[in-house]
Amino acid sequence: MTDTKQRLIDGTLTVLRDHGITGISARTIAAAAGANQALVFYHYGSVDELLAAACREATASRVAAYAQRFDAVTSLRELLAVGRELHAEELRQGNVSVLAQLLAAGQRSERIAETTAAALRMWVVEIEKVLRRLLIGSPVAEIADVPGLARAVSAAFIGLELYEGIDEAGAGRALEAIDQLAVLIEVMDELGPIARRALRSRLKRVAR
Amino acid sequence: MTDTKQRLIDGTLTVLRDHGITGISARTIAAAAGANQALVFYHYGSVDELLAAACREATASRVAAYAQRFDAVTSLRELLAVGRELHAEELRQGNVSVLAQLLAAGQRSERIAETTAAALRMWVVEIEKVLRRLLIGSPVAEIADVPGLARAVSAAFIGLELYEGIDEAGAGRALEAIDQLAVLIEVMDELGPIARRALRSRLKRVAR
DNA sequence: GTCTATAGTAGGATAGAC
DNA sequence: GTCTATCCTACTATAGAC
Repeated sequence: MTDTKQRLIDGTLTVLRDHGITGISARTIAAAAGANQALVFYHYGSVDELLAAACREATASRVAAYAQRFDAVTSLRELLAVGRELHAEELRQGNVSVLAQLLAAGQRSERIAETTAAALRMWVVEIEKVLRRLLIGSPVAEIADVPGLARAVSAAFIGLELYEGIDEAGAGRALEAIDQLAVLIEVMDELGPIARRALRSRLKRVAR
Repeated sequence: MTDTKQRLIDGTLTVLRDHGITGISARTIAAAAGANQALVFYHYGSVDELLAAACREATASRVAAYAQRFDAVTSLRELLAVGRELHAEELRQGNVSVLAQLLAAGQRSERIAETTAAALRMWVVEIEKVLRRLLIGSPVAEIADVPGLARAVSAAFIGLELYEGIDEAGAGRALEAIDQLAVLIEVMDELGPIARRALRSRLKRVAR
């Protein structure tokens, strides 16, 4: 990848961070990249295509950077801690809510929707791996669909990132509350047989 | 409110639903409203101001429509059911993800960010009331910050709405998983004294 | 209050020189 | 590969007729 192609991708991410999806244009991207506006079309054909490339690249590099950290996670609270770390680092680096912004843009363009779905799937795969490992022998795994749970975690994370953009204090409080909730689930796990028995009888009652 | 002013608001919501925030302009709104483009500026001064008015109006009416249903909720799973109902009805009516789209736009405009934060706060207030009522005497309330939890629930809901826009099946699966998780928490509540004791000792260990 | 017309600006995209 | 120049379209916003 030539220097300019990469700079255009970085510029795209910068604009996304500073002005959101509504601030995106070939001209704003080129300005942020220190490149000529025409190069967006020369290298990528269209703004949407550059947006898609930036989304792929940013997600792939973040997922790769966090794969080991996910592997090292041994509890739900640790998973949440890695999530918060990830979020804090994205804030610092300026990759914040790229996915959130593209999720919003996906409403307009099928092309963007596809790319964003693929990017999100990369995160879901990682989280699913972690959850599957963590929940072995847990009552949670007995009743909850792990792939579904991984999707819920990913979507919720993105909602929190968006929320953070408009109410930082509120988002912080939300994260604290989730952290406290994770303790609950861990306790549930530790209860082991008792919980499991209660759960089974309860499940019979709700009769799904 | 005159007929045209209202139609412009409805048109704004229609465009938001069909094309997302990136599809918003005075012209697209006017077309959807069956009105003249200049009337956007006559009645609202600017597109952003109309966007803000639409956000306020849509949220206020939805919150009012769901206030009674929230009041009737007696369990976490019922709360989730109301949430899913709300989501389904928004899908049908076309108010989907107005907040999500404006959350994304809030990155660009302080004006929009403020309005969106205020709208979200309306939902948070309702959810906080429900949670506070549901969690009386529950171990959850003993450790988790209820206002924080209400914010987490709201943000997660919005993340799921956005996710639904790009992967309907995945979002459905996520919601099912959350539903199953809610059973867990209810069981935890029913365990009562045992769970509470385990929780307290556990809390001492994590020593927050 | 609503319309037409229009000024002025920003954006997507391409042609062609270098 | 990169630049300038440019076309065309779409946008915001306002002026002024009705």
